[in-house]
Amino acid sequence: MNFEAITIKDIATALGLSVSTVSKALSDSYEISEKTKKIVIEYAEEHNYRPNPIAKSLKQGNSKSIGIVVSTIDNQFFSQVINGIESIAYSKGYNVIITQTHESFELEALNVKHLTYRSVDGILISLSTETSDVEHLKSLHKKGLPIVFFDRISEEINTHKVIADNFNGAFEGTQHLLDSGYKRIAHITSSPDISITRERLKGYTKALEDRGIAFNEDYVKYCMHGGRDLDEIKSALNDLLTIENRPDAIFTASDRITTTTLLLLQQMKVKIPDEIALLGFTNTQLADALNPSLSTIYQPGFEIGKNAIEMLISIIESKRPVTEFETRVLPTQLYIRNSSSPAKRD
Amino acid sequence: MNFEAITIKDIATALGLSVSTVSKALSDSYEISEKTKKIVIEYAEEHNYRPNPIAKSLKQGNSKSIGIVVSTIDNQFFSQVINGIESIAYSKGYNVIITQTHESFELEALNVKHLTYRSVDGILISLSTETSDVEHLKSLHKKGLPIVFFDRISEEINTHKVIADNFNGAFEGTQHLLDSGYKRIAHITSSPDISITRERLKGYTKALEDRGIAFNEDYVKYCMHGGRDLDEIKSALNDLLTIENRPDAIFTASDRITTTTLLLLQQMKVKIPDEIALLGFTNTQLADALNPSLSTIYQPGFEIGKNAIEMLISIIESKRPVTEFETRVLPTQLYIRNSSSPAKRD
DNA sequence: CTGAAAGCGCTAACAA
DNA sequence: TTGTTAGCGCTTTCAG
Repeated sequence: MNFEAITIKDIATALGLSVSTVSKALSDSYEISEKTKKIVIEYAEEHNYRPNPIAKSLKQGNSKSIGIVVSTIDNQFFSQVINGIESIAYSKGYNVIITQTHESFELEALNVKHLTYRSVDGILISLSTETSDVEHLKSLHKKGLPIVFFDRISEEINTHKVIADNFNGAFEGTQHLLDSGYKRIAHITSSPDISITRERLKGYTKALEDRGIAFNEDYVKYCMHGGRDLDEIKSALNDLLTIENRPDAIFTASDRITTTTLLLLQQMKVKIPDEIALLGFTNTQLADALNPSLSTIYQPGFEIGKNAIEMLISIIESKRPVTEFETRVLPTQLYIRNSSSPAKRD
Repeated sequence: MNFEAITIKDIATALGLSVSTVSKALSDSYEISEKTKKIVIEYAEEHNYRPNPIAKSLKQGNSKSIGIVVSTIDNQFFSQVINGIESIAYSKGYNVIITQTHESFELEALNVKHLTYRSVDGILISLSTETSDVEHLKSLHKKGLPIVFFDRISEEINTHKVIADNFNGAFEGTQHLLDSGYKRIAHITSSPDISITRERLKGYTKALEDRGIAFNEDYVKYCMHGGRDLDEIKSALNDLLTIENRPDAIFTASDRITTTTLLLLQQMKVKIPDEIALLGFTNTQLADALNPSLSTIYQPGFEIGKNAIEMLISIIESKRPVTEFETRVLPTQLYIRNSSSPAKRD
């Protein structure tokens, strides 16, 4: 966008100064007299001078931009995370390039590659459901690219990480179902390859264990595409509904799986919560308006985003190599609504 | 991200060639022998050479990035639009910077300014609810910055535009309500300053007119903040519900207003559609799962995004100044569900 | 306090 | 067919 842009050179010639003087004056250098500074700055403002960030980047070797990799922005949780990221990034002079993996490993690798082509100063990433191998990130990380993981993290790379308290969220959710009298609690979740699946499964298992309920493998269904595929949720549900000792409650582990399960159960005319209760992770704002209103485990998306970008910027702007890393765990919130409370129905 | 990056210069010295030879070889110039090309390209691949896009941008005066301005990405319609934009942009080598106005004029102006600082090659914008003055865009447009409007457009700037068929969507929606036997149809909409409000209002009015129903000003409520403010929708609803000749149906004009209206009516224990029917513009995927399932007017968000970016790129890459502009109007889709069909309830 | 000049990585006009 | 060189806009030594 260099349409009619005025440059330092223009100012210099107009004022009969050298480019370096103008450059220094503009950056308020001690080497320049107040008088000259004033002249330069006034002229610059009058002529609407804007420094060219590309030239600056080239010189300084950074781009003041960071890359975000998520599965889809078309998801309340991630758009909240992105809002959190942007709220900090812009105020610190960074801009943000958002890319989507659509849960594909291939797309994830491609996006990361593109981001490095784009010379981003760092990457914020939540892994795709398909990703089990993180070699594409490891090599970049080794070369010095700052990376911060959030949501779906990798243990194989030692860097800052931010997650919701998935274990506890799942634990409390399952506990609530047990407290409400449900005994045969099924679990529909994503690929076991990603961190959140494992953490949430642990919380679920622990809650059962605490009540002396045996873990039943048939009650756990994995959707390898994170619920993008309607069919995988459908078949999981079919399995669960036709199984011997059919479950009386379902605990779902991700935004899309939760809402899709509700939709499918409705289509199947299965009464919630009478025939089967439902509770799941989701950040939808419509939980109250659903039929029935949906019991949810809410993740602090905005806060996760804020934390992640702060940590990333701290790495980027650190003078010396960062070697001490931290994993921040933010609490989830349990909202009990009608889909899991037989007593509360109206 | 210039960590250990290899440059053209490195290749040149390693191979005993000049930088220009390498540069030309890499871009497959006719001036370079096949033999040299092969050597250069092989070396480049072996050493994982990546051109520095910043240097290229500086030289070529473009940034291969475009800016998007929307109210919030945390909105199904806009995230679908963005998906459409990205689907084309990336394949054409552009990357995308997303900014949000949160319906504030000030933020919109600021974002646009930031985008120009960032040297974007063009801007895709849907105006904020607060925006009636488009001087901030006009001046940039005059200077030659390619701009394409979508969704909420401005008549004051002559450029490409993409919108849903708001008039017809509203017309069909209102007609459907009339066909279903509703006679006193209220309309809750955004600020009258934005294009979509006017277009949808016209469709609503026309449908009434066609049936010989007088337009009742008291039935139309404007939410100046596009429904971001819960209170403005609340007070609109209170007015409508306490009015003489209380409406028997509400037609809502935007995503947020539609879903919030449903939530509020539920809270107020107003039976939908028995006491009041509801139909509105929204792209939520959960319409079927709501209580009651929600009749909606759906905009082709993905297609709107695709069209907008294609038009923008055509301006950016046009050799000569573009003077002929086009406004594309894409059809909406009406989904009739229970919130507007007394007969269909179950 | 101010200016000349080099250079960030790349492209392209021109020379050889 | 290959090389030399200038320059994109800016920062930053180093001289003056």
